[in-house]
Amino acid sequence: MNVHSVIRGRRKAATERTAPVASAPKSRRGRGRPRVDDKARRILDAALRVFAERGYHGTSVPEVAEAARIGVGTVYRYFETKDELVNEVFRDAKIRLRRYLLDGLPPVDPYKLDMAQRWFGQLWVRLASFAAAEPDAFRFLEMQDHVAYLDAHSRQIELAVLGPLWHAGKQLRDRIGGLPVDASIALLWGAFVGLIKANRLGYIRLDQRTIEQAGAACWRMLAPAPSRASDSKTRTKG
Amino acid sequence: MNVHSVIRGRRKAATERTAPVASAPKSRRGRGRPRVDDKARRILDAALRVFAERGYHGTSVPEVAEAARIGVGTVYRYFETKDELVNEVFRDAKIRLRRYLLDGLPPVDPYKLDMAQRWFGQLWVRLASFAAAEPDAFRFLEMQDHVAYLDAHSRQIELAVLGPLWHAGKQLRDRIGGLPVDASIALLWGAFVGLIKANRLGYIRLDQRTIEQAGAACWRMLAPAPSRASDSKTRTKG
Amino acid sequence: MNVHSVIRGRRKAATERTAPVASAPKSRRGRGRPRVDDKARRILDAALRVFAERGYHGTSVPEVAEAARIGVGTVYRYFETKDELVNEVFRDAKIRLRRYLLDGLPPVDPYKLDMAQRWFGQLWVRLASFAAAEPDAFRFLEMQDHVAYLDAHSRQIELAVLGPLWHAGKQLRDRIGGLPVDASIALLWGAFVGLIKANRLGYIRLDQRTIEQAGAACWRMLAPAPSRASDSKTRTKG
Amino acid sequence: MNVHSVIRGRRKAATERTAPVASAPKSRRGRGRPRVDDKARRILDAALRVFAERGYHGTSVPEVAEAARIGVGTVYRYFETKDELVNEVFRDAKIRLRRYLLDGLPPVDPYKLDMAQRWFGQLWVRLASFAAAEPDAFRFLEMQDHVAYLDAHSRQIELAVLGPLWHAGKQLRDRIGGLPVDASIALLWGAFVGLIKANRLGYIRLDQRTIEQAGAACWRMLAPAPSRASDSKTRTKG
DNA sequence: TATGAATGAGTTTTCATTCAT
DNA sequence: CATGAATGAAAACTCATTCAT
Repeated sequence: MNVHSVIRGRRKAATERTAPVASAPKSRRGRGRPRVDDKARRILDAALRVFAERGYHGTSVPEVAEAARIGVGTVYRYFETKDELVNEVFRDAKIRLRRYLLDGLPPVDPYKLDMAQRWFGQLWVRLASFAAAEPDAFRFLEMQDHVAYLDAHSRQIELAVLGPLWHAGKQLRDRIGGLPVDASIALLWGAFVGLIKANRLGYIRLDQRTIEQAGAACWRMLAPAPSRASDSKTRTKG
Repeated sequence: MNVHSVIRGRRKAATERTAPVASAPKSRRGRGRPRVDDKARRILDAALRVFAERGYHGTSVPEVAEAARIGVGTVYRYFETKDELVNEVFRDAKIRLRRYLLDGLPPVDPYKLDMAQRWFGQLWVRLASFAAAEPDAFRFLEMQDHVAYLDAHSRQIELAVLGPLWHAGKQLRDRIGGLPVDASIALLWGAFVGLIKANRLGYIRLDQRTIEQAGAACWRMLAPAPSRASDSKTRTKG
Repeated sequence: MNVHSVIRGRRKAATERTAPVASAPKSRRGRGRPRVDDKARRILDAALRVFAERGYHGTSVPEVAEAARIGVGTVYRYFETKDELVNEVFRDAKIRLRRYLLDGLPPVDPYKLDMAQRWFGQLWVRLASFAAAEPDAFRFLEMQDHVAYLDAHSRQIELAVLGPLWHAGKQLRDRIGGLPVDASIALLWGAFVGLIKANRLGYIRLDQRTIEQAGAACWRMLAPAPSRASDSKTRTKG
Repeated sequence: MNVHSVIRGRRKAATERTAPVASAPKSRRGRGRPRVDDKARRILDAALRVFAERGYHGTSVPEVAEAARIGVGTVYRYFETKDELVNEVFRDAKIRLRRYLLDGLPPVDPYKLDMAQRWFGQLWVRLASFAAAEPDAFRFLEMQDHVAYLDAHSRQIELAVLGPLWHAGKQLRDRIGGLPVDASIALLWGAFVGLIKANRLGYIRLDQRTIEQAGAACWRMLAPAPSRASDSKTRTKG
């Protein structure tokens, strides 16, 4: 269980975020030659940072440009409008979230309850990793709940994350009962967001241990039976 | 236990919003005669609605005025700046939240665990009531986490809500262990917010039963011991 | 030679300025009963004060109303528009200036040069009296040199002041030569204005003596011959 | 002695206004190549024109922009606020006035009275030149006597003009007596302003000769003794 | 008659977007 | 390509004027 490092309330320089982007597969290794999408990347990262800080409407395009250390006009060479920009930022971040959460995540085996718990633990750690590694992305995604300017494509991406989780949750739920899957996901995601927010606002100070405890608590939330129960036998129906 | 009605994604006329407003011009109070047409009230309500919908920066003052069915200039007769307006809206909403949550809430008696659970249940219902009765207020408060434009006074109000909860949580925690209080509150509040959001976004459909189930789940989150623990006696299933 | 008192840089409470107004001849002495035109008077005085201070465009009607200690609406009961108000203020002030300058001023007798000088001295004192007694009126008139919002009537009043002076000046000039009358008046009025302004701005401190000296200087300006010369013989041309 | 031409009531294209402007963006200076089209310059000139015409509060920023033949937004690229603009216009004009008056003006030699008179004559001509070449600047400066919106810097510039004149005046006064220096300057400046105003308002028609006559008259105002004194040696009486 | 709350046209200022360099 | 100066549409805010009380 490794959350990289303690999650910090303050953002960290968005360095080296060049790799995990979907739209930049072109692996250039030309010497010094700037890879084609370098600028777009810079803009996306900068925009994420400032949008996360001040919100979409609270941020001007010049501010984005400045954060990206490029000219204003350049922004418009890569993104038609501010609107398109925010949508790309959204999808970009969402896809990274997806990768953090789902890439290589083993399927749930609902028949082994302790495995299910372990599976959940893994999910939790991945979530924490994401929030720790990309605080701005997390914060940004958190605020953009289907706001008016998100287009169809962006909303669709949402499902690409939710879908697999929902499916896994479904299997678990069939096995251990509890809340409807959607509600569970809502509670879970909400709880995690609450944790991160509280950390950001200084209400709490997240360390490794607290994160684990919180994960355990959330597991209890999901499973109607005591998670630490001697075995998974005595559960009635749920 | 009454959640008024199923929580709807859409707003409903804000009921019983009689709270006195700081800058309300005249407030001559004929006995029993409800204040004829408090403009400041109208503006606060309208502003809450549109701010909740589109956010502070995403809303123009004319939009607020239109929502309140008054002229733009009138807004400025009651609130010096847009900034002051949003702060008053915030405080106004926060105070109403406080009323919903805390007014008449009995103190926790941590020595009777089942009472503690009942106490928590009550809190949960109150929260649900608020979210149901004032969806806009809930949504608005949710988005304003210490954003730049909240002034000192507004932030201070925040504590007036958190304080008592924190205190009660502290007692509980001393009794039943579990997470640090702040983390618990964060998880809890987050979970609830997640639920409401999911409902608003159409991911789930909140009914009375789901709300109760979710409350039970959250209680499990708080209590490290099996909620159905041998001792707390009479608890059946929850 | 009495200039009432040393001219002060700061305005003085516009008290008791009820008497010398053309349009308020109705001598009421009803006990306590407010005289009919009281309000209009109050407004004119207040408007003069604030206009003199901040200029026409720099002053709002509410500010005028507040200065007059009446409601905004009331202003409009007495003056159709802000524009009309400023014109009435102008005429009112100009008429008072005229009274100060011309009422009872003896005709010039150009054949006695020392009398002419005395005549001029009197004019100078009257001017100083006006500036001392009504600093706001003086300042206000000074700034309104045929600005766009002055209507025909107001400009016409101007001539009612200038005319007689011009006529007297003409006689003088015919006798003692010197500059064209218009230019003389321009220089003279300008010099006096400069004096008062410098006093208001704190560049100089006007006392009785300085005023007199300045008057003497101005007389020298008008008369090509040494003013104190034994007689008016030796002057060649100038 | 050249006053360029008869002073006209209407403005004329501001010539030789090359003064560098503080906030001018780029000022790349090709040798000899006159700066192509300094926007800040254009704005300052246009603003001077309209401010001189209608005053600061009577002029809207769009009017300035239109006079400068540029977009409104552009004004704000060069001047943070309307307030800053008017201050820069003021300083700019004042500095030009200073140049006209003082650049290359020989020091007074108070021991040769006729030279002093010649010195004064030169000053007078320079003043007239300025008023003729830059009627708007003259008019504008005339109206801005320490109005509220002038900042510290602007007021300080004022002294840069007054100082040298005061000093020269002091020397003269020590020699030939007369009014206190400040009062003399006030009268003199006022007289000149009066002349120009009268011309602008059409009361008089300024030609070369009248200007000279007026200058002579003003010299008489300064010098208590007859200006045509037999020579500058024997002047006693003073 | 006196008032001041209400208002929308108009003012100052910002900002997404374009385009000449 | 990259840039940032230029711009006008739109936002925040003001104020002359009206009108119900």
